Amino acid sequence: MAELLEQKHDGFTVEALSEELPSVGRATVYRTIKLFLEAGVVCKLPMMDGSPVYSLSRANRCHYHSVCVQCGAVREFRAAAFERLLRAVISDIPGQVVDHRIELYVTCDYCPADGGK
Amino acid sequence: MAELLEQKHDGFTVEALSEELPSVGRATVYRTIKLFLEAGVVCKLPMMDGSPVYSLSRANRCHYHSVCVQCGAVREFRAAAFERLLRAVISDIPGQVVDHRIELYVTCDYCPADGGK
DNA sequence: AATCTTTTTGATAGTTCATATCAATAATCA
DNA sequence: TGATTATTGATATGAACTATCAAAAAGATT
Repeated sequence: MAELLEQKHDGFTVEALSEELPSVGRATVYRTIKLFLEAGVVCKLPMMDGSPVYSLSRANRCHYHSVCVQCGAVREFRAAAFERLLRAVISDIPGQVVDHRIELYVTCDYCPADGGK
Repeated sequence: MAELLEQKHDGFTVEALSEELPSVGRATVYRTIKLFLEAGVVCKLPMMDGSPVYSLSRANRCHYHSVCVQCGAVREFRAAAFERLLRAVISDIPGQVVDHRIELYVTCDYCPADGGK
C-alpha cells in the first residue's frame, strides 16, 4: 500500500484509494492512513464542504496546502513570510498555541474536472 | 433558537445546542445552523481531530479563529497583516484562490476543562 | 519441523455528524 | 372558513470513520 501511496501526488479520498486496492480491507486502509497521518507522511484536509481529502506530504514540517474545490488536487506551498507573521500573531493570542492550519481553496488552472478548459 | 445562539459566545457543538433545546428537533437545529452558516452568522471549525465546533461570528467578513483543543472555546481574531500577506502569497499560487482558512489551535489560559488552573 | 505466541488483517457492526424524506402541523392568504 | 404554502420533526439514509474479534500470517521457541 505504501508503494501505491507514493505514486499518488494529487489529493485522494480513502474511498478512491480503497477502490484501487480491492485486495485490502477498508479497516486496514484506514489503519494505514491513520498511521501515516500520525507520522506526518500524509495530511488530511477538509474540502470546503467538510469532506476530507488526503495527500502525501513531501516536506514534513510546517507547510500549507492549496486544494482545488473542483478536482480535489492538493498542492503544497511554503511561505516563510507566513511563518514569521504567525509567530508575531501568536504572541497576541491569549493561551498557548499548539498547532495551526492554513488552507487555500482554489480552482486550479487546467482543472481536469473542468474539462481541462 | 436565534436568541439562544445569541447568548453562546464560546464554541458549541450541535449536540450541545440540541440538548438545550429539547423542544426542537435535530433536523431543525441542523437546518437553522446551516442557514446561519450560509448567512455567515455562524462559523464551522474543525477541531484538530476533525470534529466540528460552531461559533457565532461577530465580525462578518474575513476573520480567523483560535480554538481551544481542551474546552472548544473559540475566539475570533483579525490580523490585517495576514490579509495583506495573503494577497501576496495568493499571487504565487497557481489557480484562482476562491477562499481560505486559517485556524490556530490553543490551550486557553484558565481553561475550564483544565480545572481553571 | 511442529508448536506456541504475537501481530496483522478484514468482515461486520457500531458511532458520529449530517442530509433526505415525508407526513403532520402551523402560518398565510383569498 | 377553506385552500395553499411553509415549517417542522420523527425516521431513514448516508458518509466517514472506529471498534470488535475471530481467522490468517508472521515470528519465536523447543
